[in-house]
Amino acid sequence: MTSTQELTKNQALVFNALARAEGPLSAYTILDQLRGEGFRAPLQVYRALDKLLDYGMIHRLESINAFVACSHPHNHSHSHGMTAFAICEKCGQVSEFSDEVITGRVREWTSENGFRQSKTTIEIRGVCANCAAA
Amino acid sequence: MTSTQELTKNQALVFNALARAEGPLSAYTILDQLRGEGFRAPLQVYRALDKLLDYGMIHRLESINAFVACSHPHNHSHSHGMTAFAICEKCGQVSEFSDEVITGRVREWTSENGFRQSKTTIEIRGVCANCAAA
DNA sequence: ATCGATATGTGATGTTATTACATTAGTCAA
DNA sequence: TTGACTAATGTAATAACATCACATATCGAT
Repeated sequence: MTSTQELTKNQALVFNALARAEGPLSAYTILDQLRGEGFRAPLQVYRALDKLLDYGMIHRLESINAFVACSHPHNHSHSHGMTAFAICEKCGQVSEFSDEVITGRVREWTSENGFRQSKTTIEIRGVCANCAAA
Repeated sequence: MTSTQELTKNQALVFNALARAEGPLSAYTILDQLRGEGFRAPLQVYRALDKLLDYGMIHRLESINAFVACSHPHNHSHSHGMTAFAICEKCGQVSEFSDEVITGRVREWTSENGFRQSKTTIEIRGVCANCAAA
């Protein structure tokens, strides 16, 4: 389940909304964008988002309660490592990267402490190069 | 402003609620705990939390919308590095640590990309050693 | 055709956070 | 001590984010 084709109608609508967006969208922003497609209730969005998160096609940005399409959809290196996000507080743009050193250090800490990790969030808030220059 | 003495009444009440809690508390849980002290509205809690965050006495856990007292209040190594949190989804316990290697890698990425970072969130969700054993 | 699993529709509700505005308390200089 | 400024507080209303409960529909496998 990694291609748009195999998504249900609602999942595809939500994914496309995120894919064509320039930056992260909140669930309610997505809802508003899809009212024309017949969406009426938050749950229609949240259910689709949950599935898309499962499939690894989108990410949730915890620090801003928003969602983005994965920017490396065909790069499976991410599926093994942790993904970090740099979020610009001026323009809202999000840069996604994954770092093996960070991944390794987190794994060291968890195994030393017997912590069974399920999901790790790394979010850097700040101002991107473009906005810092302006 | 690093000691409890210099806090205002509301700040001290909120800080003490967090300090005596076993784990993270939501703003509304704190509000309920402090109704006996005269708290009536969310803003009383949020305003105190904002200041305590400023002072570095507490942390906000973005992935669970909750707050914890800083567990290393007298260790200023944290003020230079990034703090990571391991959050147990079974018992709610939070372990706080800071790692220079992770801090360094994040700094490398930000400086390579001209990103001016202001705050970084690292949260590991999973199951702690105690709960995994049980 | 029936069953089970998955997906959807909808209203109500629960949880988290902020806005707007009024009031009070502390600080400090003239 | 007054006035003026700043920080802190009180309160109601509202906004923003997320889930529950229940009904209905769609689809595949037997």
